[in-house]
Amino acid sequence: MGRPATHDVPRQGSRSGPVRLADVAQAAGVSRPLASRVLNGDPAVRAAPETKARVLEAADRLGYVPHVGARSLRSSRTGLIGLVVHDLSSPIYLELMRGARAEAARHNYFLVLGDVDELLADDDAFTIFISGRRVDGIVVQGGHGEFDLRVDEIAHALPTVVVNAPTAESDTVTQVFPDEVAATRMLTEHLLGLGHRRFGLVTGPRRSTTSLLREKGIAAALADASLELREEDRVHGPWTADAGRAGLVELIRRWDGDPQRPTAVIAGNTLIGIGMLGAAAAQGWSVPADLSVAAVHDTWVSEHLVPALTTVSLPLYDVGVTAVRTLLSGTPGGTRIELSDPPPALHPRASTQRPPDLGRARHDPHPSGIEKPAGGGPS
Amino acid sequence: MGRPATHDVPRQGSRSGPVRLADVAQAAGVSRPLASRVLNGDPAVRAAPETKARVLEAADRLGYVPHVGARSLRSSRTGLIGLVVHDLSSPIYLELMRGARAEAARHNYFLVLGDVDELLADDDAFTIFISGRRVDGIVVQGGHGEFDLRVDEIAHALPTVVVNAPTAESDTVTQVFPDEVAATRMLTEHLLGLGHRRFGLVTGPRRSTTSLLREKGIAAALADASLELREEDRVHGPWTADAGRAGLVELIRRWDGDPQRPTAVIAGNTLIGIGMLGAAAAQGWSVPADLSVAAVHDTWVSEHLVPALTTVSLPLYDVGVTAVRTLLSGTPGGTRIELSDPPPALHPRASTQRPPDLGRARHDPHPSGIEKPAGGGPS
DNA sequence: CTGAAAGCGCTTACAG
DNA sequence: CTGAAAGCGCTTACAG
Repeated sequence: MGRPATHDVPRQGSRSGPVRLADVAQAAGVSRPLASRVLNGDPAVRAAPETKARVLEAADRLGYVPHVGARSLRSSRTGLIGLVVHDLSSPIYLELMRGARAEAARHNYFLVLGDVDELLADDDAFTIFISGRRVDGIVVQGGHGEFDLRVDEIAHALPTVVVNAPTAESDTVTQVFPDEVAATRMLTEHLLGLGHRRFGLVTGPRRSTTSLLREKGIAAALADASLELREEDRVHGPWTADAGRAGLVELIRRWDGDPQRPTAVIAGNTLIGIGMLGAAAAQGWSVPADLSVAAVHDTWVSEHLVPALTTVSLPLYDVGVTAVRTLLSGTPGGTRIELSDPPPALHPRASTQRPPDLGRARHDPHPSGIEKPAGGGPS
Repeated sequence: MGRPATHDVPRQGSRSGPVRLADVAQAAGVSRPLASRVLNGDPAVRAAPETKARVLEAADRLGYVPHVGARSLRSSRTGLIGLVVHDLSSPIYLELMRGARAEAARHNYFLVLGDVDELLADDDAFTIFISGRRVDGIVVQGGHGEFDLRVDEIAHALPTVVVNAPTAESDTVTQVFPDEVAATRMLTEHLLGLGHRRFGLVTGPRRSTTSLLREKGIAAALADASLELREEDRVHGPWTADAGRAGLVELIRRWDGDPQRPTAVIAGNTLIGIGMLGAAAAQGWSVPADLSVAAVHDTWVSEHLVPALTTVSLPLYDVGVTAVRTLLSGTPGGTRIELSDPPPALHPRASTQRPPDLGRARHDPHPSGIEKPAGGGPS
């Protein structure tokens, strides 16, 4: 407002268009290289303080902003980091993205978004993204089987960090991931502490590294109590709410008439957990009275669900931060960083409580799949 | 794998480092400009088809990828669009982001992420983002009061499109937003059709344009039925689940003992709706038996809530698509595009049904804030 | 330490 | 239509 409706920046002398370094140098009465060095804070500069001040003042007054393209052409530094994501709708990955973005900003870097599926489908996009010297490095969300296979290829062209899902060892790829084992161990110990002795699990694909680590944490906690997770109490599938719903329905079917049926079910992630809460309600099971439910990952929605969902949070924001920091610090490839600080944090909520007394009353949920209305409720 | 562990690309002749246009031209036996023109599909090129093919083949074989910095220096086109977002955790904005990203990709553009709060807090970041010729244009999520004030400033420097929240008319800014009025009208008509006659509303800030438009849609539908939304049945606040929770608690307090109390409450967005479902449960109100709840925006979580949440979806993905398309088409500033196609879509789910018969039974919810367990449920 | 010169890789007026 | 030349704006060896 109050400024002329033009895309040009206020200018000096007769030349129109954006202010260049040369304009600043001229205005400050110094050479172009010196202006560049002062502006970039080169510690080797010995110019008088007032000269430096004059350069800074001129740049400020003229509204000088370096042309990032020219800079990157000369110095082959773009100030951009590529972030390759799977699924922009998942609240889980978003935390990671937020952390990466914030840390990038701290270093005056910006993030360029890439989508796994699209990069896989469009070879040109893939190439331009990776090799167009468009970005100085890449952060990839691991755990996408097909894309993981190409990460090594990317890492040969650019510094690359895979976050969140450990993959095969590699000489070129750096990996940053949270302590998955500690997380599910913590969740399982919470349930053990409440008195549960038999557990169900609905989680991601059987071959997923993340699934394996999470099952490992559960197994470790159970082993300490001389218990184990039976094969028939596990369901593997996609990391989605729909899969969570289907998974619990399947488990309930398997448990039919079993007086020793599990009293607590762990969800491999929050989406699965949300689906399980829906399935429980649809099947006429009350959570937590009939069944405790707990999930990996704490998201904004966890505490607002009915019942509020017990979760364990992994430091995803910090994983994002660490990934970018590692990338920019020039850490050599092949490093594997398991983030143990901050540790996973338990968020006990209404969806978990002590187990029901299955011995006393026979277990027989409503046969109908519809939850009965609460009898008119507050009327 | 199988490739040498080096950041260099396979090369031609003695020169190391990435393949340049000159390398391609040489390999194809043409001049640099001609190679450039062929590669960029310049229709004016009259070279023999086999010459063109030789250039393309050479580029492909050598793995040529243009240096985007050099290109942008010369042609002042960066191939990047800035996307300025408020809140990376909101599932609502994500749809918009997904659409913008997909459309950008279709034009071989990538998205650079900016964060409203950070750009406001860090003047340098703001300047570099806006004026570093880092991006060719900017898409801004409107509705952030403080940032909206600076949009005009941005639009003077770069083509700018504001999405999702109409702001003041402007000569420079282009706006793209969905038909908010039609959406809440549709939602309200759904509730009217079920038999509801008095309504509550928990929505965003009173001065928010989006709030105003959504209230306008409700008012329009009610006016058709010779009804109106009373002032005392509205609560304004942030667009968050916490605010939804607090809002419904407040409404329930106001309705205490009112035999004519509203039987349906509209949530200004899904986050608010989620908070309301939680509040209803905590207050011992059954949704939909005691109260119907419906919300604006359909997200992945809507159908998985308990009860599943009735919503109206706005074409946010398409808003993102249109924003980018408008930006790249060079549409002059000042254009306002209200997206009426696709129209809002109603998703009727379990959270809405016919109103309870308030006349018959006196309304008196459980005094305790705790929902009673379902009496042992399936035991 | 500083300045004059070179050059990053590309595209686009400009001649031919 | 095509090629030789220029030049986008910056930073960095290289002399001094």
